[in-house]
Amino acid sequence: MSPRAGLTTTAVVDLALEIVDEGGPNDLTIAKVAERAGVAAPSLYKHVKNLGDLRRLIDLRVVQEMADALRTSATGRQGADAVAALADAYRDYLRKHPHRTAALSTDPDRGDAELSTATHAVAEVVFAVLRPYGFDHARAVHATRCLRAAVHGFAGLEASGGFGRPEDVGESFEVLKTMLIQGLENLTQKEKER
Amino acid sequence: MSPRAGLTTTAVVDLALEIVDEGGPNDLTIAKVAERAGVAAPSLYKHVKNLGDLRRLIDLRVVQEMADALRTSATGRQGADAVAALADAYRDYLRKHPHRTAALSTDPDRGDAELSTATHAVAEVVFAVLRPYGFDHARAVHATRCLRAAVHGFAGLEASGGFGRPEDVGESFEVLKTMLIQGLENLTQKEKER
DNA sequence: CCCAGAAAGCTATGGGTCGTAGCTTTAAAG
DNA sequence: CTTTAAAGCTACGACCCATAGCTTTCTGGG
Repeated sequence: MSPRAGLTTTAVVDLALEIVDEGGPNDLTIAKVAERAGVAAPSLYKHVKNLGDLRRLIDLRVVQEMADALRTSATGRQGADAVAALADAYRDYLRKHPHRTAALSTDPDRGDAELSTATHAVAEVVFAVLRPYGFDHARAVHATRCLRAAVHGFAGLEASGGFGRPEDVGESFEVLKTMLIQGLENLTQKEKER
Repeated sequence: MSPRAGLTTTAVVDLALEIVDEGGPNDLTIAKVAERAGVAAPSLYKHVKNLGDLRRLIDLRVVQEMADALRTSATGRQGADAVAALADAYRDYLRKHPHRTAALSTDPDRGDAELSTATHAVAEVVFAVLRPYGFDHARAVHATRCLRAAVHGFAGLEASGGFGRPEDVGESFEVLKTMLIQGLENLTQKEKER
């Protein structure tokens, strides 16, 4: 089935991800991946359509991994606890892989079913965690967006070194989490006043 | 003083910014800027050290513009009002220029005095708005980080089309703002319990 | 056991970009 | 009018992407 039993698409993505993790997304090049694979550059096109396709596969992988990480972190927890776990998992993933931030803010191209599904999976985890709060649908969407935005923004800024000051970043994140959790509580209040 | 009285560095940055606004940061190329300037590509190097330098100048410009926008939005307002105005200004700027998001999450290179100053200017505006809350220094830093992270994250996701669902994004942002404002109130509470 | 045939690799090539070197032109200043 | 420095140019080398077309290797059917 495979002559030379060499590369596979997922192996190529693995190598590409190494490069991205080391030097950032702009450092990714077909030539470098080929070099790591021990193969001439054009050979890569047997496993990947082009550089854009490779980037998309990376995004897909990252989003899927994030969905897994979030799911794992939330299992066995509930309410504020689960929300905090989600936030920590998101931040931890981006601390381990600072250069993957951009992959998590890509909007799935219309017609890209795989990436759409993966993105949807992430949202589903958050939705599930928010269910006990009893929001109506619209409010749940708003809450999800706020959670994601705040945590993604924080982790992204941290990953790109945006917090110059010496104050402990972990403490700042604790503040953010309590803000968000109390914000959800308050949203619940409003829900009851309806 | 200037033969041909043609280009200047700021003019080059203007053109580069046009390209970024139209096609995103990765669409920026020395060749395209030169074409718009009506000049051969190598001529640009008389006004800009290289592509990296041009990118840095763009970031600088964007951060400065943002600082201005925030300052303007906050003048004449106080407390929760001022915070809301800040958030709106930040989001509005990125709605007008969606492709400038990345420029606002660059960490100033050690030794880049200009960019450091500009970044610092943004933080100063937020600090000033937070002053009436009476936080101690550390808490003010945490609060600033949270505000910036949440708003930047939201605006960034919105700019990159990350909110797929049909629910009104403006409403979501209102929710975020109340979360943040109430979060600041609660932080003040804790401050008093000290 | 052998021999298609497909998958995976290769070399060669064209087009695009960045950036440097070195020359020419222009305009400002004396 | 002359000098001079800034601003422009052409030529070039290095790197990258992507395609075309050939060669090798493995696999599976007869």
